[in-house]
Amino acid sequence: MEIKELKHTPEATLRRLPRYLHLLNRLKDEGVNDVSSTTIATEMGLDPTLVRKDIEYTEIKGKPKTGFNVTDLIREIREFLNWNNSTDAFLVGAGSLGTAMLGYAGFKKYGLNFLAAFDNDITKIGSTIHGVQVFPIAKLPELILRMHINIGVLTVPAFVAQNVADLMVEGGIKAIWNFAPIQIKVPENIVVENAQLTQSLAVISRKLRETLQ
Amino acid sequence: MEIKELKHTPEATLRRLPRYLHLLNRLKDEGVNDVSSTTIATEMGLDPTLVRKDIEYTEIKGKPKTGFNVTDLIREIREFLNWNNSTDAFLVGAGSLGTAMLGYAGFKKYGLNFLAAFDNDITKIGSTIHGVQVFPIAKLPELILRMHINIGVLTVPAFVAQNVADLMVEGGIKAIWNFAPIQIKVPENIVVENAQLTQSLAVISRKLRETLQ
DNA sequence: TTTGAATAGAGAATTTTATACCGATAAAAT
DNA sequence: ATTTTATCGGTATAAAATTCTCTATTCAAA
Repeated sequence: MEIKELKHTPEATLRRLPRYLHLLNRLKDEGVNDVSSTTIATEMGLDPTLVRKDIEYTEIKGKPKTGFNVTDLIREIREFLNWNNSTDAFLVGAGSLGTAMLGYAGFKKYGLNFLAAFDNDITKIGSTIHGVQVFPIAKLPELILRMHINIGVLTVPAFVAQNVADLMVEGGIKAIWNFAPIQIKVPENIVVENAQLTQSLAVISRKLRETLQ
Repeated sequence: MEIKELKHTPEATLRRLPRYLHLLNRLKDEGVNDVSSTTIATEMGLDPTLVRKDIEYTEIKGKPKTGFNVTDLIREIREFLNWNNSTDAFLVGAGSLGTAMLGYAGFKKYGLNFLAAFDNDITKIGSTIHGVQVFPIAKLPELILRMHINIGVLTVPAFVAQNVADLMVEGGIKAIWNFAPIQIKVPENIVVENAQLTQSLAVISRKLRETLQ
């Protein structure tokens, strides 16, 4: 008996897929029906084979001479990333970044739906930010459990991040999107994606330095 | 005659360095003097050799048995990323994300200083957001040139991103930190760092899917 | 119908990145 | 003073990611 394994996808590939999507959506708007890996590669400054290998993960088939159907490709990449299904998430830390994220309607397009927010600021608890109600952090574990929430978004200051992460784990969270500038410790079966802006800033800072010297 | 080359640094290393910094700053606050690559690796769930190789890029030297001096290591990593020097930047697009970034005082710690903001919204032009004055986008090239700005931060909607990028290039920008969900085209000597949240979301979305199935 | 051009897809080769190993060395323990 | 231990830093190996090469296929043009 054979179990079909989900082949592990390199993180670099995962980071490129949304960028392909941006391009594909633009092409679709422009009325383009088919696109080749060569075209995508040229647009994005990548190698055509690399683009093809990335697309291969989605298991969509292309056709020689014409390439890939734009609409199909968009659908398959979104399917691959599970962006066709809505995933409920809790956001903890309704500060400026947290508020900005709650206000970003675009997340709906990527299947992310903020069901509730959490904070310990009494002036915020009970209020509604961009249509999302704010609860006290103490309620976090119970509500994660009750509502079967898989993704927790961590937009709190560093010094409370570990505490909140622990509460998320207690409630049975499956993945934490961590914006706090600290390495949180969680059981190894839990997915942690670190999304500190400093990572990206480091890349541009260093590359700039390398080019200027 | 030998020219000392700036060895190219892998992007994965660059993304890890700020995470080391977060940990190191915490350790310094706790009064820790020295730290080994083993300790860092354990804290962050990485391989000790990988940590040592990453640190090697900064050219700091460690000592057997004790490891690295925390203060020195912080300084050298910051130096490597050019975060000890202040770099002036322009931000274009004073929407919610742009405003949030202007308000994030933390960037000063990373050497990033917003000297001016740009937008075409007449209600914003002339106003001051978090202490940064807003100018019309038409002034962008002239001011980049005049003030020798190296970094442009692009927080505009996708449909104007290419136009603004062109203006930045016209002014002689060296690097663009692109938050717009579109692939911008610039001459190849210009550094572009794409910082779309969707990239990070793709990573967590897919990893979650891989673990749940 | 035939020919030519473009491209997917498979696999090989290469390059890059990460890990394993080991001798030298510094600090701590004996 | 000697031994033990932890760790660096260099080298070797392994794994992963990217690029190259080639063949078969599709479409379009002659």
